[in-house]
Order: sequence, then structure tokens, then C-alpha cells
Amino acid sequence: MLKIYNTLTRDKQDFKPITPNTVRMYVCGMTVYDYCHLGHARVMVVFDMVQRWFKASGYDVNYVRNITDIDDKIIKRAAENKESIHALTQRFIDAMHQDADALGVQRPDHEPRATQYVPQMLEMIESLEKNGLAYQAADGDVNYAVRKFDGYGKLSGKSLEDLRAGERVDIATDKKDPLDFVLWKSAKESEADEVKWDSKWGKGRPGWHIECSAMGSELLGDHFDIHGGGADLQFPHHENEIAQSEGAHQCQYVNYWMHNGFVRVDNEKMSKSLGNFFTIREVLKKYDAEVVRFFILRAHYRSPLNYSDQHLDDAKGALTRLYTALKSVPPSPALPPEGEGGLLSSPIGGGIEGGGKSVDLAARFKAAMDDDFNTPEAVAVLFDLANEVNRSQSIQAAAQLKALASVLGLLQRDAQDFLQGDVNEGGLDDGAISERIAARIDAKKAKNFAEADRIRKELLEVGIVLEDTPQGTTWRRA
RNA sequence: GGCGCGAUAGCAAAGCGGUUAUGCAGCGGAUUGCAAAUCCGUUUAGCCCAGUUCGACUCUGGGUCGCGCCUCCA
Repeated sequence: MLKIYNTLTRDKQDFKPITPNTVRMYVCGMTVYDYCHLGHARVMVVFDMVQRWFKASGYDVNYVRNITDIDDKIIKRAAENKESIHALTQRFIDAMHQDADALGVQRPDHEPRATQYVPQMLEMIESLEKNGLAYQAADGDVNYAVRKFDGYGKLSGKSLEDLRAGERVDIATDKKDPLDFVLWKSAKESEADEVKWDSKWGKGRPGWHIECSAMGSELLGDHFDIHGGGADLQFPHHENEIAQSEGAHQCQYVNYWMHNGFVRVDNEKMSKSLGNFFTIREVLKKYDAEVVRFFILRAHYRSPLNYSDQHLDDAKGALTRLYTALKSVPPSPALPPEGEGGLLSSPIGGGIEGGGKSVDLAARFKAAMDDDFNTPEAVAVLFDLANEVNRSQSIQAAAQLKALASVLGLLQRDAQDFLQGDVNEGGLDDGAISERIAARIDAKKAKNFAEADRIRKELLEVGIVLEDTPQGTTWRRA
């Protein structure tokens, strides 16, 4: 039985889908006014892994990850760039897709954009008004009346009193309660037509929180299984989503809330405002994308993850060990397919002759993933399996290593491509390396070991490691 | 100030009330012309103080330190 840590109840719970064998999952995605950084990479990779595990476990998954394409920062950035909102957001949506693809993140089933769901948002705000939970203030904004919603604070564990006590000096004078938040922002004269929509409350644009409530219910229903996002969205964003959706629909919104931990730099949260962030594309210039993915998945999704070159180097070394094991065994035949119950119904490792050990490892892998997506433990199983591959040279064990890793979106490339790949420009090309290896083999045949060692050293200095095997000499990049 | 999370070996990171985590690094051996890779073995743990227990890294209480949310943030 799959267990998930639920932020709402603060403990691990058995996962029970609303509809048998079906998972409906919504994850808060990006606000597209800039390139994605490593924190965004973590959200995308983590929930991609979650989604893959559900599929591998035989569930039908409906995965929604939204795109916020209208908000203050977007408006500001577009103005600075003298660019239309649409051009700006489309540019960064394309960039996001490039980054996600590189990291092996599968496209969600839906990527709704806020600007395409304004009618649904207005409808929802109207319901809230009808239910006495929303009001239009003197400044024209429509606000949510937080004190009218009983459950406010249940996700973040905060009470209204606590929140008021810690309140910073505020400006929003037209709110009935300082904690009320905006559902509909009335348009300002100075704003472009592109950011104004008609409504019964006058021209304006949606507040941030309402888009997720509206798109979630439109695509997944008023009540769905899982809602995820970064831990910083727990409050106020997700708390407000609950208030909106439950206030409008009068039923439970989400059963399981999942929040991933932050990426840190020097023990501090990586964030735009601190300016200590690295964009995905920046990191991919230095490190292979699969190394970055592996780096993310070898930590538990709820733990903090410290970013540094040393940690990436470490991840690279570890992933190299896995690919090296795969390299030593001839390419495997058919892999158990992902999904369609493949991994689970035909027991992971089933059909492996004399592979008792592999079967145990497969069971351990499943147990780890079922325990709140414990990828560090699942990765440890991968290493034990690699050891088994190295020892037995079993094609089946290698096939299983690839099959299990596929659930994490890892090890799907040709081993040689990984080991010889180079994200940096320049250096020796394959032809030049082959030529040097041939020269060294001649030297070895002539027992001229000094020359052979000289060639090897020469290659090592440009980052090429030679390995003599019974089948001949192979090479990889250090 | 309010609320929450965490503290594991040189680094990273899991499970577990008693029995090998795992990766990198180190050390010894096998293998190799020498290496690399691999295999076998092995050294470094569990912030501090109490308590529960036959037994605690694991449970309970207190403390210390670190981090986060309470404002936009993944």
C-alpha cells in the first residue's frame, strides 16, 4: 500500500484514490516571466517521479501543472522589456519546456494557462459572493472574507489570531480584515488592455490564488486526490485555494497535500528575492541533465537539498557507476514496459531465472517507493543491483536495473553515450581519440610500455580515461 | 513574537528498539605489463542532558544549534 505524507494531517497516510485505480493530481507550476531555476527543476522532477510511480503501479493518472501567465511581475517585466504580455510569457513557456525536456520530465496531461480560464474564475468568485465569502471593497477589488471561512488555517497550522499577531505593517486599507486576500483586482487606468477583462465588478484581472482553484475544478473536479507544490506555497497560496474551493463548492477540495523541500545554496533557500539562484540552463552548461535529475532524486523530496558543484560532482560519480555496470553487459532485449501494470503485475524481477536476489531487490525498490516516494532508498537498491550486474554479468539483472531506473526517469540512455558524452565544447573528438588508442595498442604490442603509458597520460590530461578490458580498450570522460 | 521542520560517519544521504544502508573519499587484498573499471574485505556515525527499556541512532521530555513560513516566491 502506497503511503503519502499529507501536509494537511502531518503524517503518512495510506493512499486511497477517490475513483479506483485513478489519480487526479494538480501541481502548482511556474509564473513565466523568467528562466526556471533549480528550485523549479526540483518541483518538476519530483512530481514527474510521483506521476511515473503511480503509472508504474497501474494507476490511470491525470496530471495537471498550471502556468501562471498573468500577474504583477509579468506585467512589470513586459513593460520593462517593451514587450507584450503574450510574447513574454510564450517565450518563457518555450524555455521552460526546453528545460523540462532536458531533465527528462514528461509533459503533464494538462498545462492550463491562467489567461484561458478567466470565465471559470469569475464564475467561482460569483459563487463565493453568493455564499457570503466575498465582497467588493471601496477600491473596486473583490476580496475573500477570511474570517467567514471556518477552516481557514487548517493546512498551514496557523490560526487567524496567530497570523494577525505576526502581521507586518500593512497598507491594504480597504480590506475588512488585513488577512483578506484579493480575488479580482480592479483595473487601473495606466494598465494595458491586454491585462483587463470584463466582469460584473468592472474591468480587472484575477488575483493569484483563484486561478488554481478554478483550473483545478475545471480539469479534475471539485474534489480530487493530490495537490502539490513547493513548501513555500503552503501558506498563503494553498491555504487560500482551500478557502476558495471549499467555500465555493461546499465540499472537500483535496485529499492529499504534498510539498517538496527547497533547494538551498550555502544553507539558505534558493530564491529570486535573495538572488542566490542558478537557472537550469546555466547548470546544464556544466553538468549533464541526467546528473542534475539524479542529484534531485537521490535526496528525499521533502528534505532540503543543498546545491554546490561538489554535490553535483558527487552525483556525477555515482551515476557513472550505474552506467558503468550497464556498459559491461550487452544491451538487454525487451524491457518490462512502464505502466500497464508492467512492473507490478509481472512482479518487478519476475521471469528472471535464478534471479532470487533480483526479485528481492525489486521488492525493496517497490517498498521504498511506496513509502512516501523514498527515492534515496530506491536509488540505493539501484546500486545493489549494479553490484549484482557487475558480479554476475547477467543480462537479466542489467535489464532489471534499467527497468527500475526508468521509473525514476534514469539510465535510459546508451551507457556509452553517457560515459563519453561531454556538455562542454572543445576537446578531442572521437576520431582523434580512436587514433590515439590505436597508436597505444601498437606500442603495447611492441612491448613499448613507456610509450603506451605516455599516450594514456596524455589523454588523461584532456579528461579521457582509458580502460583496457579483455574485449579491447575503451574510453570515457573523467 | 507565533507556527513548523531538521540535527547520522571526511562529504552526501536512508531505513531500523537488538542483526551490512547506499554513493563518493580512505585503507588492505584480488585482478592488471602498469593503470582504470570491477570484485572481496575494512576504517570513520548518530548535537547535548535526562527518562522509558533487558537493550535506543531509532521512543518520551528538556536544552542547544540550523532552516523555513507568517510579504512575492517552487
